[in-house]
Amino acid sequence: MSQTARNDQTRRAPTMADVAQVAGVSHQTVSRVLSNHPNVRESTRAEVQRAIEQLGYRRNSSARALVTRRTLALGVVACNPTLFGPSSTMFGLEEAARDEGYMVSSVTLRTYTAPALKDAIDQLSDWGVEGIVVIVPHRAAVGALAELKLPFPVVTVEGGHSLPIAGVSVDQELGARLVTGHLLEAGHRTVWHVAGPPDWLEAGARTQGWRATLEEAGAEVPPPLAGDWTPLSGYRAGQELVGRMTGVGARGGALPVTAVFVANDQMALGVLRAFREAGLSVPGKVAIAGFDDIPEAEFFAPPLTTVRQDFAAVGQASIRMLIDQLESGVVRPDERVVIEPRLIVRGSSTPT
Amino acid sequence: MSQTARNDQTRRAPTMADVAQVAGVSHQTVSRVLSNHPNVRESTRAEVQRAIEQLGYRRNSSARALVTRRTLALGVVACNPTLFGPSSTMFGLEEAARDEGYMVSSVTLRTYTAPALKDAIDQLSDWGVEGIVVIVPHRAAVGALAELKLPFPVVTVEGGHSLPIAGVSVDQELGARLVTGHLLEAGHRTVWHVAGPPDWLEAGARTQGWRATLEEAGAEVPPPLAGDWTPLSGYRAGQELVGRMTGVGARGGALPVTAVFVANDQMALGVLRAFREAGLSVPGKVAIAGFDDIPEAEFFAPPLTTVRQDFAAVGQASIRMLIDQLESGVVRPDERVVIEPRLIVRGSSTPT
DNA sequence: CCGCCCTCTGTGAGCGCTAACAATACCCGG
DNA sequence: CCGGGTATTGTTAGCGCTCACAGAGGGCGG
Repeated sequence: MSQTARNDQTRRAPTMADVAQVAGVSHQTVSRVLSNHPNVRESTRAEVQRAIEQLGYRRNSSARALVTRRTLALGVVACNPTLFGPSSTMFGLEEAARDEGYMVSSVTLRTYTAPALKDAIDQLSDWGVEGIVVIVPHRAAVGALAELKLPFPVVTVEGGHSLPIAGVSVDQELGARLVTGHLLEAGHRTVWHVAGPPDWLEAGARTQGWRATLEEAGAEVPPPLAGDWTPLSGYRAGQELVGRMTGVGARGGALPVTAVFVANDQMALGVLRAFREAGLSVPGKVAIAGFDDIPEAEFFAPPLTTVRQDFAAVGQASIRMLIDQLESGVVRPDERVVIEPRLIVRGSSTPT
Repeated sequence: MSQTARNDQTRRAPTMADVAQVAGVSHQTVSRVLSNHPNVRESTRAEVQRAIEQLGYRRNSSARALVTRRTLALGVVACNPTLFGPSSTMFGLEEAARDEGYMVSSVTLRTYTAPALKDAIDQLSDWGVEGIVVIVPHRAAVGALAELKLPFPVVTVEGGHSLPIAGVSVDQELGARLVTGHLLEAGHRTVWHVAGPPDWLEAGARTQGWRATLEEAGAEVPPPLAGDWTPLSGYRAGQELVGRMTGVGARGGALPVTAVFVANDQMALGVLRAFREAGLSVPGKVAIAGFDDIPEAEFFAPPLTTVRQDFAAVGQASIRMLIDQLESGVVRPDERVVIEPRLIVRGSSTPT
């Protein structure tokens, strides 16, 4: 314990040189042991290991990063992480990164403006990340991102396919087609739609898929209502729909409301409540379907038909893509991974 | 653009020396400008700024960290972040840290074992974090944490108050007392309880508050059921309770099931479904209350009485505590911040 | 008009580590 | 018993930055 007689300065973390001294070797040998270099005699290796443990030595990551020019750090820019989708994605992403030996640090955006995004990215890059994943499915933000010309690889999640940035996404349009088709097949003359905020790419794609399906089936396309992903906004939209069903005479055309595709499960919950309060049974009077398959959806009243997205897979795919670009040194702005969603049919859309 | 004639080696990020050369000053002056040192002539400062912009220079954080011995990095160890509470906490925490100029990187645990926790912390500290926040409200994990004797400050979130580690938490017991009291006041002879996993500290505290309230009121204490936080487990517990209400003759004592306090909102959703399926109206036949106040709770059928926790405040408080210890250099293992929860009464517990 | 202080700028060292090379020891066939 | 490899270890030179100190001007009181 009284290893180094002269080492009683202010307690400072032990350095490689300290370990070397204790083990009776050079600092370079310690380095070799640490990085598992083959050409180290077994006995020496053991000696060094012992010294490391005795001193509680830990390699200084800053010094290492300085000379190797690798920080092994990745950044994630995310929007409101209390939403189920983004937070699940981040979970999968973080796990995948850790498995590959990278650390990830995240910045969450308060607002979805271009300057906020730029700030976030600046912070991340000031901090030395080698690449970033941007989970900001927001039209303006993605546009701003494309113009930034960053000096490191970027991968977007749900960033749309129009811009030349590598990206991973779930096929939102397909998901919307699946639900809408399902509703149509159940015999509904048309399907109403409560959309997400228009500046969200996912919302746009879902609306798009819904509309296309109706048109292809020759069904009339009712005007979509809009929400902001929250249950409350869904509730309001639901009340609006209730008004169209029970109001004195249909306003405008007499397109019946018998099926509603809601752009996410949280809003669907609000819609459900609005119908319940109006005494309109689901699925008796109206069939409802959502999107996302949050863990609660199965237990709604009634259980919600919805579209399941594999968020963890999205996270993993994005990290893999990022690391791949990083380690190959090749930036592939056209790379795309599209993950297929799956229709989950439950009681809210089936007469049973 | 053809600034440095000889600088056409492999494109490498510009260094402070490059900036200095372009601005016609020494690298030290550049450093001074960057760190806002007062003693720099205004014209010089402008010159340097221009050079910085022209070159797109960014200070190398590793080099800086190496010499200053400050990484300005904080770590967070979290459990399953798809749960509403933890992810909201992380959100608040990350924001607070960023405001203070720190970056945070997180590691999520797959399992709640002591080795997993140790691994996570090792990774974080290998990466040079200056302190960590541990959001692992798990009995075993917190115990393991206490024994680790880490060389940097640690703050726990919901880690209980028995161990000498600084911590922030919501007064879970108070929350449980509030709901249970509310139910008792509504005239119920007793209140049943669907608890969380027994090894979660929060679950224990909630059960504790529930039991104490019943005992103090002289009410009989029914055996608590247990769930695992998921809606499904709540559903199962709900079925069990339904069995006790409608079963042929009460098994054991005939303690009536007229009120249930469920340890979180997700499980309460499951319980709600079980009663609904059994044709038992809520709150007509049974009053139900949850805990957390997730955004969906207000839109359940019926809207759920619950206890609101200010997760963002928890995150902020924990970061403030951590940074405080960091910058003062004083570790305060006895420091505690307790945040009061609030009862939110909704339709699931009021006869209206 | 000199010396002192204050403002501004430059020089040198070194943070803890890895990479490249140099050095040493050891083994083998001839 | 010697030359040339191979395994193992040491030496040196930075990575890009900040800190401590040294130097160079300029203003001003005496």
